[in-house]
Amino acid sequence: MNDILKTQFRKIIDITDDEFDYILSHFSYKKFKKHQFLVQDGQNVDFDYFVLSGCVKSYYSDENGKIHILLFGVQDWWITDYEAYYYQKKAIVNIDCLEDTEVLCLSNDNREKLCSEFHQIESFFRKKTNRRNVALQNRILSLLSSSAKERYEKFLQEYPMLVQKLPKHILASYLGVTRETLSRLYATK
Amino acid sequence: MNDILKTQFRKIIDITDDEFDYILSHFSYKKFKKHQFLVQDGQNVDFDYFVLSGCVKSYYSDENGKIHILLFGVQDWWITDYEAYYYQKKAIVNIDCLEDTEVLCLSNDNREKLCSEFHQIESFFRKKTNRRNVALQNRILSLLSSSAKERYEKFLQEYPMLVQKLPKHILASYLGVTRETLSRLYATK
DNA sequence: AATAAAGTGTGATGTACGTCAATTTATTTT
DNA sequence: AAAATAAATTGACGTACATCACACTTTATT
Repeated sequence: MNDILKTQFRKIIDITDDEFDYILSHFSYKKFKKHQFLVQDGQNVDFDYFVLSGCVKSYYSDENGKIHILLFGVQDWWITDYEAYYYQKKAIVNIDCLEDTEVLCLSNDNREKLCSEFHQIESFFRKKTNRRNVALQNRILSLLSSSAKERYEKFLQEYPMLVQKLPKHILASYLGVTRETLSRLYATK
Repeated sequence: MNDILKTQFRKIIDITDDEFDYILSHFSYKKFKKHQFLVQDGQNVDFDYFVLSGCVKSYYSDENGKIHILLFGVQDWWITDYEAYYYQKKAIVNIDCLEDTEVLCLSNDNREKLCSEFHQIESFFRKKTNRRNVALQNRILSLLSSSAKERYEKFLQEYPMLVQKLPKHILASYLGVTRETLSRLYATK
């Protein structure tokens, strides 16, 4: 199971098995049940989570109680409230499980410790964050320039497996439309 | 003028003047006139740009020729088409000058060279990218959960100096509305 | 200074998408 | 298997914002 993480590291940097084991010793393993929270609005955020199995969603609850999905986390993805995690603030998002989920948890202190001990690890996180950046930018682009329908079709193309497993109203919220609108989108198609 | 960059580095990491001079030797200085392009759609992206003075905009032109502003770059900001820059792709955005602009240019090769030579520099870029990440995420949140008016008011609050100098139709495009709508927003207020 | 070009504001009208409400269909829970 | 809960669909209607058209003003260009 931990091979998932090792494999991800090795896509970006070279590390020996021993080095990986040392790195891994800085993570803790946790198992969550569907509906449990990894991160809760208003609380401290102790960890960045690397998803081993299952599926979580990160969402923001606005003043009207409306929910806006920021991200999903599935196998091989990292997820947390980064602003709260990096800068020791209170979380503004919630992250909870759409199904039973296993994760590896990395505290910010351990992250910094690893980064300062291993130049390679720092390089790994830098490059990972670079990628996330590009993905976020593209999401902004698509929110600015595409209609709900276009965004839906793009998502369908990019993450067909996710569309399968996600409740539609959750997907709708990620796309930035209501569930009613999403329902009408694929009715029309 | 180069102190702007030095100061930015020293907000995040410790470096000596000599180290900084060595780092700086990996940048090239360029001056652009209003309306000149730093990055053009379809072309290679050779540099990440650190803005010393002036103002640039990064935008995407959609199939209908409509323009969507991704980011502005003013003093102390880094800007480029990161997907193209990091991964040697063709640019999908344009970056041009809203006024005469001076920049320091860093090639991806030099960036990687510096990162591998100085652990500290790698740390600098990692932490910078972390911040950008948080900013991008918040923009997504605001596009998902706020009305045009709320976004306008937030921008006004956050970047009052930018609102001054930006043409309104450009600001409108950043906010994700038409210039007509923006015009009506502050008429109503 | 004259002419062109770019930027801004305002009205009339259109449309994508939201809201509310009722019904149907799945999925959990006991 | 029954009861409870959550998810998805459909219709009627509302609204935030877009589009188009035109007038006006400010900023470039010769």
